[in-house]
Formats: sequence, structure tokens, C-alpha cells
Amino acid sequence: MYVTTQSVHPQNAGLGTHDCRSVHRTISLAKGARLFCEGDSADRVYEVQNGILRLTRVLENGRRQVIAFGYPGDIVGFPHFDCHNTDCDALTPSKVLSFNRKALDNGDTDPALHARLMQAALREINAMQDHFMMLGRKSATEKVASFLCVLSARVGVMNNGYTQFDLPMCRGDIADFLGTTTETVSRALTRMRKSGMIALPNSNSVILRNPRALQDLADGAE
Amino acid sequence: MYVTTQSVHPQNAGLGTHDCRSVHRTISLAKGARLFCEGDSADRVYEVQNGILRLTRVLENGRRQVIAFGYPGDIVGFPHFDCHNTDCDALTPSKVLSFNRKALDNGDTDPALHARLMQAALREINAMQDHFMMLGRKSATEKVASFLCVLSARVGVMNNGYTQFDLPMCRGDIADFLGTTTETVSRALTRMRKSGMIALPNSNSVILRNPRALQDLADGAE
DNA sequence: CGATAGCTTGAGAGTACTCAAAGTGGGTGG
DNA sequence: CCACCCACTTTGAGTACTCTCAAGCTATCG
Repeated sequence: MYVTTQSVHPQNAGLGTHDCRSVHRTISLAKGARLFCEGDSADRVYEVQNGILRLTRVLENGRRQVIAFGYPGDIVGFPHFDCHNTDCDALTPSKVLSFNRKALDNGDTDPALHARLMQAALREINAMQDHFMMLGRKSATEKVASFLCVLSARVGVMNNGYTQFDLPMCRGDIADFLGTTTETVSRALTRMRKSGMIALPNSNSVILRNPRALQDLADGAE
Repeated sequence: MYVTTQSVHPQNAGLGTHDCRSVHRTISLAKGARLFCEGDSADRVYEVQNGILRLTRVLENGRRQVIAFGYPGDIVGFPHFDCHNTDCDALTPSKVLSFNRKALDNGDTDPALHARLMQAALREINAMQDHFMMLGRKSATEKVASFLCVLSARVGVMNNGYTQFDLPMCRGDIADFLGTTTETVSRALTRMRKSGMIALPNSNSVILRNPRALQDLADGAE
């Protein structure tokens, strides 16, 4: 998932794999386990069934960028030629479906899967473009607010009249996703908490007290 | 094109459209002409034949992000559902080939084109991931240096022993592509010029005097 | 209960932004 | 053909934001 400014996450956007002939197996991942590494041969493509994955890239000098978080229904592992171009780790215990990578190259064996992978790739491109806006054109506070808004829309659940959701990733992951620092993320969250927009029952869960104000903050409203 | 940190631009990465049955027509664009708008119905996908295109997105509050520059061989117009998700304008007089958008959805009518579009989408995803590193994890100077390095690799020509290329986009376009400002881009170029890394015969062309130093600057070498 | 990893908070520094003004060059009309 | 105009670029000064470094705090896990 690309946590973006105007993301669209249609229901049932996944691959609907129950009727596909190219499913190879379901893979279970423990918290912290690695699904693949940058540079690994990309024999498979994956759909997240449950749990949450993290895709990262690292520059030679050690600077890290979190490319995306993989939530249920997301496709991860789009290859670059024959290799994976990111690391992929499980933030929580996860299950993924694995497909033969050939399904990407042509639709001979499974046209339905092939077409769906193409649609997933197009969604991915669109979501990444949204994310460009966030990385390039938002202040640190706006980035954090946008991040919370999108997570809320994607995985928030109502509880006592307020939307609530978990942050399975650490502050450093959020920072590396948003192109900022751990301290800046923490300060932004603290400010939102003190101004009453959100509550943080613990450091890994969020309650939206004033979603409208949060959205305005995310949009850079005056 | 996503001007990125480690872009790969294989020769003949285009669609090789001479043998495809789905070519609809060649479209000529004057400088400044618009190929499509964000929100337009996306009936076609395009391959740049010659000239240079600019893909942009704008936030409600007017902040703009240049998503990519389209150079010959690049595919532009990947749809978001049935709509274009960026504006696309010609920076120079350009020619593009147009394909029926159906070629994306399935390979029934033209399997070869369909497969190539999928490969183009995968390249696009990879290039965008590279660009994330640049937007999120590089300083302004590093961004500008990276931009010049990638342009050099893509379109530079040797001249009197030095690599040279044009900048068909204005400083503001470069800034909006890199997530910085016109002034910052200008200052970065001036510093590179004064330190002897580059020469600027005019504001729209660049000569690399010391490509190695420029690359080190782009990589954030100490 | 102590150790450790992650989170928060603070102070200070530096980068990049904003606002402003001057310089440059290409194009058009007189 | 020249002069003006306009858009773009460059340069400067001041400010604000975010980063860095550092220290204290909290929660989790053996």
C-alpha cells in the first residue's frame, strides 16, 4: 500500500485467487521474517492475505526509504527484469499467496490472473504517483497527517464513535516512508495529540478524535 | 522518464510498434500542446517517438508535482481505471504513437503489444521506486546532481570530449520534479558551475566538465 | 527486576524556503 | 532593424522548518 493523498482502494481489488490456476502455495511469515531481498531472483509475485509487510530500499550510503507497506489485498514483488528491487519483511505475522512470475509475462496459462496482475500494476503506478505528491510537496506535519488519514480510510474501525487503527510499523519506518525523521514523526504525533485531533492509547494505535481537522491538516488547509 | 538514482534504460525498450496491429495513429504535438488532462477518459496509451513530454499533477491548493518527463521510447498515459491521472504536455515539438487502451486490458487482439505494455509498466514501477529515494532521501544539491547524471546517461552526446545535453524543461519544472524550488535548483547549478563540474553555455544546455565529481555529489559521497 | 529497544522531548545548527529585485534572452510589433 | 516586453533565471537577505545530537522516558521481554 502506498499511503497517499487520494488513494483509491476498491473492495475486492485483490486477485480473487480462489479461481486461479497459478497459485503455488500459501506462505506464512513470522513477525520480522523476510519474504525476499533486493537482488533476489524474482520467481514469484505475492498477494498479501493477512498481516502487514514492509518494502524497503537502501542506498549505498545507508540511507533507507520505505517504498510501501503491504496490506491485505496488495500485490508485492513486481520484478525489475528478473530480480526483486526491494527488500520485503513482515511487520506482523502474515500469510501471502505466491504466484508463478510467468503469469506476469504472458497470459497463456492463466489469462484471468494475467489481466488482474496488469490491473494491479496500473493501480500501483497510480498510487505511487500520489505518493510523489506527498514526498515532494508536503511539509512534515502534512505528511504525518496524510499518513494517518489514509491508514484510517484503509484499515480504520469504528469504536465508541471514533475511528481507530493500529500502527504496526515503528516511528522510524513511518519516517523512512515519508522522507523525514523519527523525531519529526514523533513531534508531529505529539502535537496532534495535544491539539485533540488524535489520541494515542499506546504508541502503536491511534484514535481519530477530530478526523476533519486532521484531514485539513493533511491537505495543508490554511 | 523518471530521472532516478540508478535508472536502467535498455536499448529498444520501446514497444517496437512497427509490427503491432494496434497502432492507431501518430500524433504530432506543437511545443506547449497538451496530449491529455488529468481526469480525461483514457482511451489510449502512448509511446513517445520524438520530442519530450511532461507529466504533472496538481494538488487542490495549487502545489504541483512533475511526475515524469517522457523521452523517446517511454510509455505515457497508463490509466487509473478509465481516466488519466496526470496532465501531459509537450515541452518540445513531439510525435507520439497512440495505441488502443484495450491492449492493456487483455492480449486477445495483440498479445505482443500487451506483453510489452506489461513490461513497460514493470519498468515504470521500478523507476518510480528509484525516484522515491531521490524525493525522500536526498538533499537539494544531491537531487540536482542526480538529475543531471541521469539525463546525461539517457540523452547525453559526446562533444569535444565532454558529454553534453539539453534541458528542455524550465527550472521550475526541474524543481517540481525534484520536490524543491526554482531558486534552489538555480543555486545548485550555479555552485556546480563555479566549482567546475559543469558548464552552462546557456540556461537550457549542460556540459559535464567533471562527471565523476558530479556523480559523487549525486551519491552524497563525503 | 534489570536490560533493551523504541519513543519522546529539548536545544542548537544548518538547509532550504520565501520574498524581493536585478539580470538575461528570445520574440514581437512598431 | 531595433526596441520593448515578457518570461525565465539568477542572486541576495532573512526566516522558518526540519535535522542532528543528546538525554530522559516507557514498555516489553527474558
